[in-house]
Amino acid sequence: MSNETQFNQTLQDWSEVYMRHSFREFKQFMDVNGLSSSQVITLFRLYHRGPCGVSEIGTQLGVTNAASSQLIDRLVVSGLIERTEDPSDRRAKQLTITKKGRLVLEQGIATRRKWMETLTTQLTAEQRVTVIAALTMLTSCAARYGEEA
Amino acid sequence: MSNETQFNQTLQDWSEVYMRHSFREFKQFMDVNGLSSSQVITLFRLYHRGPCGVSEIGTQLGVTNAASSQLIDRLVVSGLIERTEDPSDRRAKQLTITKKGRLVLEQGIATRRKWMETLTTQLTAEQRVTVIAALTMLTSCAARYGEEA
DNA sequence: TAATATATTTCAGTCCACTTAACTAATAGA
DNA sequence: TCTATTAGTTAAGTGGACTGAAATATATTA
Repeated sequence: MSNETQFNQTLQDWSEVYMRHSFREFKQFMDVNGLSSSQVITLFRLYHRGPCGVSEIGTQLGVTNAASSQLIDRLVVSGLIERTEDPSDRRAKQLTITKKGRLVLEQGIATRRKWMETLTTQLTAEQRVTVIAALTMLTSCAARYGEEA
Repeated sequence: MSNETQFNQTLQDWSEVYMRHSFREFKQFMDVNGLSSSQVITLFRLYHRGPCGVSEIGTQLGVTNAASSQLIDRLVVSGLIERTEDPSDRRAKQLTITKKGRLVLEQGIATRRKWMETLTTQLTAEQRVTVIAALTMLTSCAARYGEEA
């Protein structure tokens, strides 16, 4: 098997494992917190890239502004984001994630990390070094490539 | 920074990157295929662990059998699973993923793999070896630990 | 065999995410 | 200034995913 083929096969295998687990975990995360997938994506958007307006959320989700407005309203009501008037354009709103919203997301991330920790309890110190090296590379690849979308 | 701390921090960073990306990707997968998260989990269950009955799906999803039955009916109507009488107990149904259902899932997995391939286009051959080693370890950890849930 | 338990379905009703269409308010341009 | 555009909300209606309760059919057991 060529290196290239082996590389792709490895990604394939890991992708299947990860998909299978992630979907279950994500559904549970949404159920526990009473959030839809659109709401989670919105929270991540605000968490990672800072405040924006209602239409921008709609565009990212691929839904109408009406849908976006309603979805956001539910997040505001549940205290996960804040909706204020944009001082530079009073037609627009500024959406900001609240402390509570951050906490919810960070708990989700922590759950995932715990899964990986559980996964790796059997590794030797040496194997952990390999995992650290690989995931560090992948994380910085993502920082360079994965952010435009 | 101790090795243990560094290991956890690495998992934390990767988890955040992966969560952020995955939620977007999963929503798109569901939208494109017109599937709910419950339906995707059901398909994965049948794909990976073979046929089972309606109640077992409901239990896994944490919903009532009524909900499970309805959800399954939509999957049957869309041709992704098959519902036949269990010959050993005629009260029960046997749910099996169809060829079409397999294809849908495999396309989802392929999309994820492509994302990782894109991510890693900048790696050197040597770095790829490290990534292969790490992901292979993680995949087999998951095979041992991650399946009970 | 009669009573009970199990597997699934059907029904009525709720909630949420989405749509289109109509609306308000503010900005930008001739 | 008058008009068109832009940002967002509101209203009415659709469909999916859920619930509890009732119904059906089969299996188990006393």
